[in-house]
Amino acid sequence: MKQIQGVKGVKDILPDEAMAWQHIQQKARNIFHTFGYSEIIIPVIEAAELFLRSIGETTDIVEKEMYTFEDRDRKKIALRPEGTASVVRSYIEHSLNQASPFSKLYYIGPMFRRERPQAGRYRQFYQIGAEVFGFEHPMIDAEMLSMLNLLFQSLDISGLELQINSIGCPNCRPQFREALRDFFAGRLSELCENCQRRFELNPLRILDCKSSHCHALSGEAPKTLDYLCADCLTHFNKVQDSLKSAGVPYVINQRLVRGLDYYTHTAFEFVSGSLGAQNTVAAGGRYNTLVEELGGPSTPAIGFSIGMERLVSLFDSSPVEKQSPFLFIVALGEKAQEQGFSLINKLHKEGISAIMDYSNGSLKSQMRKADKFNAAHVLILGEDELAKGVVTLRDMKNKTQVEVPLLEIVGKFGS
RNA sequence: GUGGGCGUAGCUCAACUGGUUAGAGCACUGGACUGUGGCUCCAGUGGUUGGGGGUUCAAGUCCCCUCGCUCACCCCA
Repeated sequence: MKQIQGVKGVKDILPDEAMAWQHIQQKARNIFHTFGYSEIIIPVIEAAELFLRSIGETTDIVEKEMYTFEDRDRKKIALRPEGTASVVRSYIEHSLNQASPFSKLYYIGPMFRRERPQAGRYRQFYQIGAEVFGFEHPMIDAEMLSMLNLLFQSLDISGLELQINSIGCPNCRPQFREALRDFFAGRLSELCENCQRRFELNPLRILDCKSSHCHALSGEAPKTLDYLCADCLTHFNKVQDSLKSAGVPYVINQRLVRGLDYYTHTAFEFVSGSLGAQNTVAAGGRYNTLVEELGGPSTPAIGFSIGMERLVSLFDSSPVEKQSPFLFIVALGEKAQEQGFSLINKLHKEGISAIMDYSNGSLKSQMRKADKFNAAHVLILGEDELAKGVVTLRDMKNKTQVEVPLLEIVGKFGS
């Protein structure tokens, strides 16, 4: 029979790795909560149009990477390629701006993009993201970066560099774009093929081209920070002051531009030196115009998202404790199995972690399994025990064992 | 979408220029130890060599096709 395999670019997170995921997500939730964020659970499917309007119709994500299908009522549905658009949609749809003066929200879940898989890139990938609505002040930018910094620290992840930049606002970005165009117009032939295309579509992206020649060339190009309007410059400087005050190390990367259309002002990335080509672990920025563009009230906002798989691959999971059962019930013979079964039911009702070997194998083989599962204690129920109305309780670590009356077992561990 | 690398047991890998029945370690199961785990020793289970076709007396090995994995480009978390 033909084997059915998982879909390309989609992977199973097996129990060992899932424990690391749980650990990371728990840490993230705790830190988000201390910063006053609440979880929002958003759907995996959305009207496709939401992403056309937020991410931008000409971005690769929308043009060729989005999973879309037509529903039975002929509406175009998309599997979400990112989380921000959904959170913004929800924020508007439920008038969260009315319910609360500001909102701090986070989400954890899978995203979908039909790209060619490679290291750190999957077709179904998980993001941990957060958004803040209703604050324009640069201190919230810094606070958010500080939160991420703390999260990475608490996970003992080192070697990350925080890069920041300001990509301006609708007032000043057009001038910068023009200046870039002017600069590259005379050197079009020197640019790589891709950048010649970028020149037309989005000249900002020439700045982060990996080709060494384009890279060198754009070193001479106009700098985004030189073209910021007064407001943008003040904002950017204040973000830096606040980062210093919070003790968050950073570098300015004037080549940092974001791929999604909706960003304004602050843009940032946490970059790792040890991840391969896809080295951005977390990225985000401010998007002060998006809420309004999607039909909501004019609301400043900022957000980020973390690539879960990339974060996991930097995470050393060896200190994470494996889950092992407290009790392992070994039953020898059918009668003992029945006793054991009723015992384990009582234990479970008391919330005591216990597993039972239903194999009816030899004591030796059941003991081996108890060891394999790393159980703290083993309860042995055999003929001798049955006759005496006791169970043998063995401490696996100390290799000591005592007989305990059957009726006292639950009480012994129950408290 | 484009390009490179790689597919042998559950995992990591062997198999000289094509040459007997494709091996080893780990893991798994059992035994030595008839009711006591880890260590040791012994034995056993496990393979359509990713799949299909071709060349040859003979293919894991050579050729073609195909599928899958992987890395990179594009793009992005």
